[in-house]
Amino acid sequence: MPRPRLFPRETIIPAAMRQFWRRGYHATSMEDLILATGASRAAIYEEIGGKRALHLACFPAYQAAIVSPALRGMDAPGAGLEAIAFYFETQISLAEAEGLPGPGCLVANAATETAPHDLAVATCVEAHNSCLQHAFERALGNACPSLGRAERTDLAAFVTLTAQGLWSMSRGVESAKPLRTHGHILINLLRARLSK
Amino acid sequence: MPRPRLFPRETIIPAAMRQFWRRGYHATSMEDLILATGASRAAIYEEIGGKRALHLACFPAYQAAIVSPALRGMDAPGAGLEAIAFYFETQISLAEAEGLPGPGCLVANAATETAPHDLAVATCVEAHNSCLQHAFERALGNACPSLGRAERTDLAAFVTLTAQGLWSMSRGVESAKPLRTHGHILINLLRARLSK
DNA sequence: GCCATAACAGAACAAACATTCTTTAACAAC
DNA sequence: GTTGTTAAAGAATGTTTGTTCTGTTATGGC
Repeated sequence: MPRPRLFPRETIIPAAMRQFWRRGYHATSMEDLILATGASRAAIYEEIGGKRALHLACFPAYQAAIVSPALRGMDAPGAGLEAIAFYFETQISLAEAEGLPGPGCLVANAATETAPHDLAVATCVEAHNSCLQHAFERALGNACPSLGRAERTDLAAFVTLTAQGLWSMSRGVESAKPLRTHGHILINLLRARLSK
Repeated sequence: MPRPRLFPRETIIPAAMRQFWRRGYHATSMEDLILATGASRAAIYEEIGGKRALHLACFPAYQAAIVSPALRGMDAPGAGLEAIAFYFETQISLAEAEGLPGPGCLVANAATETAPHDLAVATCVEAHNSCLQHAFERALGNACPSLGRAERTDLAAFVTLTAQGLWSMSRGVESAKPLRTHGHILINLLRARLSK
């Protein structure tokens, strides 16, 4: 009868995700991951596989734990520009509560570091950006039903890009004020555009 | 009489910059740098110092070779929104000519990878962002002299953020089209804002 | 309590790594 | 051609690294 696992994926992956999120992939050693997760190297290898497998396992975990809750406000019927503004304010407040500089966005970080050289990571980044973009697209559509579909898609991609830029910036600022300023500017620019 | 150097800084640094720009710091080994520069490890250590010193030397080189020329269009008297548009279009065309996906922006990449954990890198990032922001600020001021100083500063910071997001995106796209689309959207949003 | 089985701890391994060191080479003055 | 000097090549060094391996432990059925 086998011994029940002390370190199931549900324990290892969240801890590893926080480590990769803050330090990135190449600057994180297996030793760092062992310390962060509390599991031994054999436990990690047995349950997940190697370092790269563990890194790749963090993306769905990030989607479930961070991204989906973040976008929930945009699921409501009729959610519009206020929902986008709420998304930004909520995420900025969470970052502020957690302490700035923060880790930014796991996916945005990976987009810069590993995605250009790892197709599996690039696929995760692509899926994540699509997910964000679709959420913003729905909200923009609600906010301005007369907006052309092509322009709505482009604006949504732009909002996604700006969000990613914001989270990257949050890795280097000690105050939430510039983050909020940028969030407000984006919303104001969108509002001006949609009210034409 | 000492032997003249075969590998002066002016030879080593540009080649190393391209390597760090594409692969980042931690994913680049000294062996990679030796191959990229053509210099031996002793030549690199003698002329520059170690890996970190070489990385840090790349930022001023990047400013001189890439950033200053990019911003030159905004130095002209009265340069306004068209100069900002020109900046984006020129940089996108260069990236396209070089082949996409591209390396993005060395500083934006470093902002994500090494700046959060290396004060010297963070200082370089901060200086770079200030430089961009001041250029955009001047252009926005020219475009709309009645714009409040605080709002001008905030919009300029927003343009800087969006530019960084764009270069990060360019690391993962194979076509310049979405880059151009984003550039156009930004300019249009700014134009709409400034014409109020 | 014994057993078979899988989980876990951490040592071992081979390779990769940044940096230092030793030897060789290039140079101009003489 | 010799000399003194520094530059360069690449081997050597000690450390770090990701992964594998061996021994120990925990487990439930019997």
